[in-house]
Amino acid sequence: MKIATWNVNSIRVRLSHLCQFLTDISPDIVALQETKCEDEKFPLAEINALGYQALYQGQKSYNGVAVLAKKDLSLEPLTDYFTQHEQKRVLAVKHDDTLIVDVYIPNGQAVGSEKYIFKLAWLQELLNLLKTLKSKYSKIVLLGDFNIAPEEIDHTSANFIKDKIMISEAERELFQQMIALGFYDSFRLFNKEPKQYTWWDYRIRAFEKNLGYRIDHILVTEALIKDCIACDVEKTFRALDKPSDHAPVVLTLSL
DNA sequence: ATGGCCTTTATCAAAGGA
Repeated sequence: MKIATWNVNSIRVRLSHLCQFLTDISPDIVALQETKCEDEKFPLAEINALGYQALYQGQKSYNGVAVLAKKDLSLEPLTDYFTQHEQKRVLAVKHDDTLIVDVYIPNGQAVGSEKYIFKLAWLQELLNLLKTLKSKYSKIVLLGDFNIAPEEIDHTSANFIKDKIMISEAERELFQQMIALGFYDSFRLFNKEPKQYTWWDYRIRAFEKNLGYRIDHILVTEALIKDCIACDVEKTFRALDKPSDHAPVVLTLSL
């Protein structure tokens, strides 16, 4: 069984790449972020045609999350904060006895900015949600665009962003609080090497030079660790013509 | 050392992303 996450940076612009991903990789479950698409404009027919069902929470222009799967999915309720928030950034769905939590954590713009304060507050709300879900489910996959590079080996040394969002102490501390709830970074179960990135800026020819950040993650609870076989960044999808700036991450399980 | 691209829309300029 394969579970994937991918920030597609507009599902309608990236639809051909997404279809190629579903065909070539054949994942069982895919969590998408930045669909940038209202629900009534979601390209459901094309996705259904490839044998996938979909649940999605979108809005115009910004944000938007979706989960695709070959098998049945059902919605898991969120806390009021996320249910009522105008920014559609989280979606929790049940898949058999496993809970899939798809997150698009805010970017934060610059350390100390209003958006950065929002990012930290949003993360605190996510922790509250995860505590609730953790008490209800033993098998949880928490995946998506976290906009946090957890360790020093997870970002390029040629840092061109002055304010250092994604690597600030407060963001990393909140990431570690998620880990402390009982989540494991599945990629690091298999690969301890530096320069293993999932996002490369469109500018500066960052992909060609491998100047990136590892900010897209698939975290699993302890009950799933024994089933994990591999976790890989599918860089070929970042190398396509007109790519998303993120590459998909794929976790393979012996299920 | 700087800035550089891509997507969206109340478009043809500006905002947001990371």
